[in-house]
Amino acid sequence: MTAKTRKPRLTPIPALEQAAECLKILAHPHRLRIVQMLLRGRYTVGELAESCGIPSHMASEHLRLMQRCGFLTSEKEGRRAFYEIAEPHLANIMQCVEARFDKKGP
Amino acid sequence: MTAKTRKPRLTPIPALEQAAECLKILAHPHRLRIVQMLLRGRYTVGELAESCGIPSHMASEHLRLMQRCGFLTSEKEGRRAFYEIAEPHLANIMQCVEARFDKKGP
DNA sequence: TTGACATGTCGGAATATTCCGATATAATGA
DNA sequence: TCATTATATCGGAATATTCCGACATGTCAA
Repeated sequence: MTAKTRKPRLTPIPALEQAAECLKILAHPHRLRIVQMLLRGRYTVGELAESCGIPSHMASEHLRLMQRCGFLTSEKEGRRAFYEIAEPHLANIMQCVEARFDKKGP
Repeated sequence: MTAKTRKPRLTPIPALEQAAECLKILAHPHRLRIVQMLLRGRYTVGELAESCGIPSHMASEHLRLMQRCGFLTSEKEGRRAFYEIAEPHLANIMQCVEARFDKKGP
């Protein structure tokens, strides 16, 4: 009897490769903070950078990365740029992360 | 008005660092497949390796990594080693991943 | 126009990850 | 005992990521 006998359905490896790429992008403390903030509202690069405690040109790089993969969108207003969540599933994943890592430890 | 005015609660950065480490470990197609299988049952290194299409010594490394961070446990039976899920939150995260990446595309 | 501000981009050094071959250990069966 | 099987570990090459300083661009206010 092989292991296959009892599996209900397994996600094909190519789909898991996509998933892994997205998780890798999410797997950074400052990017998690940025996503968490944007799930609560609309913020500028400078506000997000300050909340992370990093220079804003680095926040800009994180934002560019997350925009390239479809997580975020941005709008320019004067000399500022506001970012927003574009991928609704981020709310679910962030909820999982908060359930496990916010509040009490392991 | 600073950005802080409207935030309900933000996860502290150290907790997000832990979260990022765990997500980084999860962010690999073969490790996702392994977790997905182990959420459905108990498997040996060889079975998991075959399902991923990789040599078993590499599955063994993935399993060691996930065991070190508390995701999995193992039991020896004769010359085989069975692995199991140890971190219950993996079911939730895997559910998010499947909801987004299994079945239809983006 | 000038200067300060907000954001974005480039290049590279330091570091981490992935993958693989070689080898090790331990259990099993002939 | 000996060969085989299953798992684990080591070392290193190739590759990717992170972080930072320097600079570029566009906007605004004086």
